[in-house]
Amino acid sequence: MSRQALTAERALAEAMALADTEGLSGLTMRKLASRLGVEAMSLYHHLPNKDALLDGMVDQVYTEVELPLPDEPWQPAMQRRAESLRAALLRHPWAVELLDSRSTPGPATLAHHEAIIRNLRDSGLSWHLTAHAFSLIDAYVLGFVIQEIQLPFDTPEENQELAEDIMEGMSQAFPYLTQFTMEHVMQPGYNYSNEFDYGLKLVLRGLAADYSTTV
Amino acid sequence: MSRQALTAERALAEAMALADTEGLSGLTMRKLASRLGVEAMSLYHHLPNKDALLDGMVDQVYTEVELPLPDEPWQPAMQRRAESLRAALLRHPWAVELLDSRSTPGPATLAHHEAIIRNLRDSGLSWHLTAHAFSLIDAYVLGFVIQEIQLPFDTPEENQELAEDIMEGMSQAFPYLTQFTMEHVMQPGYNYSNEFDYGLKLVLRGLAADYSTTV
DNA sequence: CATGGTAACCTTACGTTGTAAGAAGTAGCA
DNA sequence: TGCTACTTCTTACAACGTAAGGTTACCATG
Repeated sequence: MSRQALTAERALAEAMALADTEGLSGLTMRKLASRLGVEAMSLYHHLPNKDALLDGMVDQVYTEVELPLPDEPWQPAMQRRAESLRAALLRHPWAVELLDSRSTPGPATLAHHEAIIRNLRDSGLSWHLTAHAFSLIDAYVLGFVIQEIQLPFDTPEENQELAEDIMEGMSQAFPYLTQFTMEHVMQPGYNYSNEFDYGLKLVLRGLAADYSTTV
Repeated sequence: MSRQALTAERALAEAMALADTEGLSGLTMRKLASRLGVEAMSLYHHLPNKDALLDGMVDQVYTEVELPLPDEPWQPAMQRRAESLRAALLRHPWAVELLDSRSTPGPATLAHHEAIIRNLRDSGLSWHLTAHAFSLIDAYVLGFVIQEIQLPFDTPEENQELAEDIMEGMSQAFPYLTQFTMEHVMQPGYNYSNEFDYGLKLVLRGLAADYSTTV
């Protein structure tokens, strides 16, 4: 117990911090250990292997998602959940990468799913519509964040010229794509984030329409 | 030129075949080389590095996506595209994993985007609605496939008991989730794939509604 | 206080990965 | 035949996850 007891929790928290700053590929057992003032192999007394660490990280992300309040109507509840899930995934970009390789859900993940299904069911949605809503909203949020993350926001001056050179050649081969970029995406005031609201609202509106036919 | 000339194209094709059967983690330069009857380092005369190979693989996937036909109305065009994109991603499950780490689009990817935007614009959609449609449909398909892939279809008898044991404990902690699984997901005739149609139709219907207000 | 057990931690080592550097082979043309 | 330009192989290295076993620090018991 030199400076502070090494525990699975401390390892998990430090792993997330490391991945936040260095990316998933920067998260190695040696680096993580050194951050904790310890050797790599010491971690293995608190974790069975690295996969368990990654599973724990994914699960931890779900603790950051806002759950429905008691008796909250399903539409605002789903909207808050979608927005906070998106925010959590953007805070931890590595999470998206992990989400599609990892398949054993942890307790926080299960608790999250439980809360969502409960809200939908208690709001009077059928099992069918509950499944639709869950699948649809989740898919949309996840997919949107993936696109959002891989967007090249950062055009840090040096790449500016390069981008323009590429554009030069592109404008003949891909006129629509070029015009789309020029006339829409690069217009001042355009922010890809706004696309999220549009899609989410559309999805919720569609679900609400199906809901109202059953009430 | 022993048996057959080693080219970037042959390497790419073999890499995809290897990833299809062994998964992304099974794709190593040594294994790929040995399949081509060659040593690992020989690959580097045709590829700058492994990342270029992965980029090429992603781009190749877009080749398999059906593009809009000339003068095809946008709604069926988008539906076909979404369905064939999903099919392509399911054929190559590693593609999803690559999609969210890789960010430099290849020629096939660009051509695909060009064709989509062109169809939407020629159908009379505004730049705004084109952006909405592109973002929304793409996000949905991508997100859905991620969920679909990480589903545990394979409950191969041995895990059956384990699953039931887990269920035992879960039914108290997560009653809604348990009931959801039992009463809906595990019912005969339920197929998660059907969720895809529901969501896609809903999305297209919502977009069409916005479209019709502008015509 | 001594003793022994146990949990936490470290050291060393192995196999696998991507790939740098340079040697060796091979084909085409003079 | 010999020169040139590729293409391929050999060897090597650093970084990775982690197996095996050794060392230390603490605590309860005698």
